[in-house]
Amino acid sequence: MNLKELSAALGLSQTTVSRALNGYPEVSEATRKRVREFAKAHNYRPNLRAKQLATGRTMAIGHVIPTSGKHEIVNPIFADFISGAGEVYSENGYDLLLSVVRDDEQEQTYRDLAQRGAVDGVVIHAPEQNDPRIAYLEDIGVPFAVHGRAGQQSPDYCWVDVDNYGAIRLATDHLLDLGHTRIALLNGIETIDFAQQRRRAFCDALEARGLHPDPDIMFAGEMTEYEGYRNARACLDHPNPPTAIIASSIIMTIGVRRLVQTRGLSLGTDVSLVTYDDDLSYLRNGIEQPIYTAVKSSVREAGSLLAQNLLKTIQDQSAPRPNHLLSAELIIGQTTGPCVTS
Amino acid sequence: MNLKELSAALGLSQTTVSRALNGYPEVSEATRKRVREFAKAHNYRPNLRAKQLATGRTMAIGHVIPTSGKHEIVNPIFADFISGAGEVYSENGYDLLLSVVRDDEQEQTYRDLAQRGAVDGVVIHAPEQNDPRIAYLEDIGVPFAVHGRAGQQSPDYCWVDVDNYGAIRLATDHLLDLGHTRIALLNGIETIDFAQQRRRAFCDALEARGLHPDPDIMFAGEMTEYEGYRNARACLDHPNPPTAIIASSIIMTIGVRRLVQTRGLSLGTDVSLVTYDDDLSYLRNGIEQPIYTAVKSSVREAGSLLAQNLLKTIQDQSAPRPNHLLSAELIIGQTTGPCVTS
DNA sequence: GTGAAAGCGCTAACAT
DNA sequence: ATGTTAGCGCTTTCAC
Repeated sequence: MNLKELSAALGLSQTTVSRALNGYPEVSEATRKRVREFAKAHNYRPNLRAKQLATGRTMAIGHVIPTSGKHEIVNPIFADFISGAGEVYSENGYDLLLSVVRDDEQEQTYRDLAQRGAVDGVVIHAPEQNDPRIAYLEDIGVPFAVHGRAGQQSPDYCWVDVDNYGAIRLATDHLLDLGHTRIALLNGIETIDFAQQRRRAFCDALEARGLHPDPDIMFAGEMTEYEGYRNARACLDHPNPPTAIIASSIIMTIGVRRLVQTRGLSLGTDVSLVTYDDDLSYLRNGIEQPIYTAVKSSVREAGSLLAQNLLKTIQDQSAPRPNHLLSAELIIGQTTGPCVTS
Repeated sequence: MNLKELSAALGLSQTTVSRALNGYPEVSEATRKRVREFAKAHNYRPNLRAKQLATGRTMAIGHVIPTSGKHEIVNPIFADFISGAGEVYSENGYDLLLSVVRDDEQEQTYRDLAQRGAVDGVVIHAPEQNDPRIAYLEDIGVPFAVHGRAGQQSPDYCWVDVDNYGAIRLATDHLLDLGHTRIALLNGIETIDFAQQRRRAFCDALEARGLHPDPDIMFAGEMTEYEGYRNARACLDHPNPPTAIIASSIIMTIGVRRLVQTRGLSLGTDVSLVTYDDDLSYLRNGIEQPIYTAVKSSVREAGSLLAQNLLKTIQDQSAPRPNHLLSAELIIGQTTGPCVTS
């Protein structure tokens, strides 16, 4: 059933029916009611494509995910971000267009999405310093929001980020306070902004106490369980092994834990890990949750915030770009667990 | 730049330009070349929406994900499935429309996607027995593919599934062969088809040896680390604890491992777990990979297969519906790790 | 308050 | 081999 048939059946013009359905004021309440009921009874759904062509708005947001395995998709937590954002889109009548492309096609995909009129806005994940995608999108005037920040402290585009520096600084200071002087860092890929911030926080904390970071026990890699496992192994096999480890991702801590178990060692005795523990329930939003669940829901919330910000930007292009800096407390949950040394 | 402007600039009609660009035979090679080059130089991209309206095809596939936390999205592995499917879509010029909706809106969302002409086909995840979505889509004639099977052995729609029965049967028999007589099952939500198959395999294996499944140590829940942890705890706290555990998901095994570690127990001595081990690399497609990686890539492959099947179905609606049953060996990797008891 | 007509950017019959 | 014309299903002036 399309508009034409619907209006014919009602004995009205397409215009009137369209107006009635879309809440325009110049329709009498009587006809509006009649039209609405008839449409509902016949399960009429306007064709999105036609609507989009006519209005120029697509009511869709694009997310681009590289397949390389070098970024988010390998991080299980990423699904929660998408889930949070997706829910906001749905609630607002927007669609989520997910493009999974090869790394080297990424920029081209953003170009295409914009130029082919497929989306009203896009989300940029894991920005690098001076990310070309940002410059490009700003240039062609496509609304966008960034999950993370690209170098600057307070960019003037729309972003949501966690306080990466604060979180790792907190974690490192915590271990130093406990008397550790040899600490390993298992970081994410350091071309990406957040990992740079984390590395900086780690080094600053050490240097503030006159210690020197040792590159031998600093690792940068994908945020997978296996990387956690592999790098923890490298740490412990080092002739001068660390007494504590900071894993920059809750996923990595799983790998670290596993290695420790495999070796027959015990956390807190043989080696400390800033980590999470399900037996320590974590208070968040007034609800006690196991920490992994808390992490998942906080990431979900970040996705939700970003989506809201982006939609706001789209709806009022002249308004200031909204952004959110999520607290260190959150990322401690998110990446390394609360500052508990087990 | 749109078709109109492009053709005006070239001094040709829109038709000719359109034909040249879309590879229709009745255009002279000379004009085709000229048009193509000009279009490329001016970075022309046809407007997708307009194209879709004109052709009736949307070149998009819909995936619907419930937010409830009761299904896939909570399963980190799910991201890999989407990634695999998404890549196939991209390669074939299709878009992936991801709808994240509340559980109770799920069916309505499928209706909408179809009726509003938003997609050419949809994917159904985690089907239940006699899933109403399948009946509905068959009814209105929207091409679809199912990730899993809904009850039947060989449905006549397009599906990709793993041999759930075979895998758990294998795992259970393996433990029985080792002499275990009291085995726990940590299963997925049993309204979903795959979990039913797995439960059945587990029970059959026990009964084939004259043993009776004990509901006290059989759990069904979300496939999360936390559920694995919680249920393993319940197992070990049982007055008559099992000597072995089968976890129906690689994610759950992480939780089980953690509990065992927290309790100061040791796998293989105090309790056996059919599980995976990174130190045991897993040979797949001729490549040695850590098992978690292997699992991720096999799920990715499943997504890819499903997408290919769906596109095939869309392109030739009269052809027989392609399907794939992935071997138990695969799911053993996928859900419980190879049959290693550590 | 309602309707006729134009148009969004493209494709596809039907000419020529 | 190229052009003319008529849609695809909707919104949006502009008239009445």
